[in-house]
Amino acid sequence: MAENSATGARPDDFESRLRAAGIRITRPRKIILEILGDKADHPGAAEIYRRAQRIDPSISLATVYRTMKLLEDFGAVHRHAFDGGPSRFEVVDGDHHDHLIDLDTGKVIEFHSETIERLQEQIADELGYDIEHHRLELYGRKRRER
Amino acid sequence: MAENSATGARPDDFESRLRAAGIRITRPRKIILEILGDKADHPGAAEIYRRAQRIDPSISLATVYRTMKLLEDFGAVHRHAFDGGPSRFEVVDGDHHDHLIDLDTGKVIEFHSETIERLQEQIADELGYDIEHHRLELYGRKRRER
DNA sequence: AGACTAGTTGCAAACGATTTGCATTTGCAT
DNA sequence: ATGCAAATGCAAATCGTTTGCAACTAGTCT
Ligand SMILES: [Mn+2]
Ligand SMILES: [Mn+2]
Ligand SMILES: [Zn+2]
Ligand SMILES: [Zn+2]
Repeated sequence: MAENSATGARPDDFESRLRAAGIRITRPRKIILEILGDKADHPGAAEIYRRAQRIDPSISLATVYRTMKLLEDFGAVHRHAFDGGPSRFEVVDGDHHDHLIDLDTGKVIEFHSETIERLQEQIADELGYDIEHHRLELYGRKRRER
Repeated sequence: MAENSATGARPDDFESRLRAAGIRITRPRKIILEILGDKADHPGAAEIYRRAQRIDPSISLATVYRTMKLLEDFGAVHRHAFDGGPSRFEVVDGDHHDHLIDLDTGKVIEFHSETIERLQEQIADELGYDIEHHRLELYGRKRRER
């Protein structure tokens, strides 16, 4: 026992969850899951592909895309389409949060406001709607210190 | 005088504003401005192209795109990238608002919450940022009446 | 361990939205 | 009316993403 314990996050959880759902755990998928669990950033398909190739050069970009769609449909991953650039992904680990994108560096900062969430619900409600999901993205620059 | 007064909105304003900025008022641009001023919906480039062709079949899709970019840079038009679909545009006439997209019909409903806007500012401020712009999009379905 | 089969892969070609090069037109200042 | 930079239409190019297909495996059943 104790064969896999040096992994950054907990990719095992995913693998078992996927297996339980009848989804095959293949070599490419294992690698991609490991990459996604590693850093908590928001990489695009190309970046995931790059990182995956370092582990197994035979992986194809098509498989990265297919796997991301799979994980998205499975609910394990969220896809973001920030202004301009291509889709970026992140594992759905904990609670919901929204994003602030640094226009200068591209850095993505996460935040959460229960008040805003509640207001959104209220607004939708007043309009006669149930919210399925939402996007709140702030685009800004670091404040010039005085 | 009184030659152009039957136009839906006030495309004249735009034309003069553009002229003042040294931008040439060409036939395609005149037509696109007229279309944009007409309905207050959120048409995509293809839809604008379709409507424009009904007025002048010689207009090209490339020019629609070029004009939208021009107007966007000029600040006269906002580009939206709602989930999935292509970019959709709307003239910047009045005050800022956000959008609720009906997932069943694709209909776009506009709303505004001064409280949310303020909270966004506050959050960005706490993170040390100045907001340049933001996107708040609610995706939902009409509430099933009981 | 070997065989079987449906699911998965890599590759290249297809895709949809948007942009661009270029030769030809056009707006508009002179 | 003339001249020229800016704008146009067309087709080809680009970008991100998806897809068809033949070759390959994961998981299952001997
Ligand atoms: Mn995030
Ligand atoms: Mn709007
Ligand atoms: Zn939120
Ligand atoms: Zn807003």
